[in-house]
Amino acid sequence: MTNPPSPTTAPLPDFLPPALCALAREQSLTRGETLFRRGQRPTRVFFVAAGEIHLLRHGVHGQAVIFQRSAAGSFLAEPSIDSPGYHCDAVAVAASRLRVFPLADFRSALDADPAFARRWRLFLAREIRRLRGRAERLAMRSVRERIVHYIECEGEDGMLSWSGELKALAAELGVTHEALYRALARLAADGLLERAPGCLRLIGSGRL
Amino acid sequence: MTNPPSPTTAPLPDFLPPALCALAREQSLTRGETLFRRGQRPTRVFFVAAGEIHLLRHGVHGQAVIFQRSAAGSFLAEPSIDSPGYHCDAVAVAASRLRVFPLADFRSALDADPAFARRWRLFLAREIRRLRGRAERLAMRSVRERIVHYIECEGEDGMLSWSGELKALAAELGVTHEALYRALARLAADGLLERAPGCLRLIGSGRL
DNA sequence: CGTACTTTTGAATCGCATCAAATCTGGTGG
DNA sequence: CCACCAGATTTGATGCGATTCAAAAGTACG
Repeated sequence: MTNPPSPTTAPLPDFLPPALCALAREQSLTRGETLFRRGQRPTRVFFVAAGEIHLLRHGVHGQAVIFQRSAAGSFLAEPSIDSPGYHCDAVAVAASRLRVFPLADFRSALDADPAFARRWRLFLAREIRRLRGRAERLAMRSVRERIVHYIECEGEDGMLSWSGELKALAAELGVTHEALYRALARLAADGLLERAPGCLRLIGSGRL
Repeated sequence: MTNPPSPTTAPLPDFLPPALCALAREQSLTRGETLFRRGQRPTRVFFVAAGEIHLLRHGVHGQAVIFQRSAAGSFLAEPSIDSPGYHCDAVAVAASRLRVFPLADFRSALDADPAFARRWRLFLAREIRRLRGRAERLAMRSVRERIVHYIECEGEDGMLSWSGELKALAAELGVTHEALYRALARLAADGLLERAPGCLRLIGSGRL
């Protein structure tokens, strides 16, 4: 948070056709505002530039069942690009800014522009890869395992650049920050991890 | 395992163009066999018809770091469809049967056939949705929460048809089967869940 | 009936969440 | 420059819930 009032801002991916980008308009949401509701026919594609949107349903007891938390940088409801109806509600849990594309134009750009379609597929496929890794990691029992897995998967050759706060890393790993601190300290004490500002590196006795 | 030797078999999705399917050949892998290695240029697209393939890298200590476990019914390495090189190794952890498509033909079918491209995007997007829900669920602390979330997300209106074994459900939820049995028993005892063969239903006092 | 498996229950242990508090840090204003 | 505040970071103590190991009961199948 070095910027005065605005939260993290994410730019649009670079592979969107300029003609499509030109059709995008801006939309702002206040905290708590609803973007769309389950069952509505999708007519737009959203990109979260800032803030956070939750996709959720209401369970049988009325409680919120969160499907997905989309922070800045995500496209929202890609599934709906080719779907007849939203499968859940979308609510801003923080003041948010969106880029909004007309769905029909987004679809026809994908149909008409093979290069864009290819990049879009690549984009989706990368997301799948990241999510599969994340799910694999979250199924691990211990914090230590998750840390190692994260560095191996998301880092380069056992080295992870991590500019943000460790609390955010803890959230990504699905553990409390206290548990993360302790596990990092023990990994370092065991000589398996090197900690430097903005960087975590696994120590391999024998590099494979 | 009711079938004598063959494990679960999954059919190809129905939306693959017949011309493309005609180009597919079969491949069998024995347990432990390697399908491809990291860095190799992808030349084929794989569909796992039976068995299970693990995508993994070797960590700095030589241990296997599993990115993804792909059971029957998954396409393998979709990310690589538009990538210059595999990002990990693929190893069969059980005897497996694959349908193998030439990558170039798969790609050009996607480029040339907008209907197929649309279905493929939908396929990827559904996968993303499922995985996001799964990750959200795996980040939950208690088994009880995970069960409820799973039924709400994957079931219909608080009711989940589950034909397989509960052990498989436990694996999906990322907990031991003992923990799952106990949590189900307590949910039922608390009057929040109804158990029937092949079916789990949440009891909502007030249906919302 | 016997085997192999799932389902279920029991008891002991361990790791993480939780609550609490101390330290450190960067930024603000007097 | 220092006092002060808000936040991240770190350490401590405690309890709970899941894992683990173990074993019994139920079930499908030959």
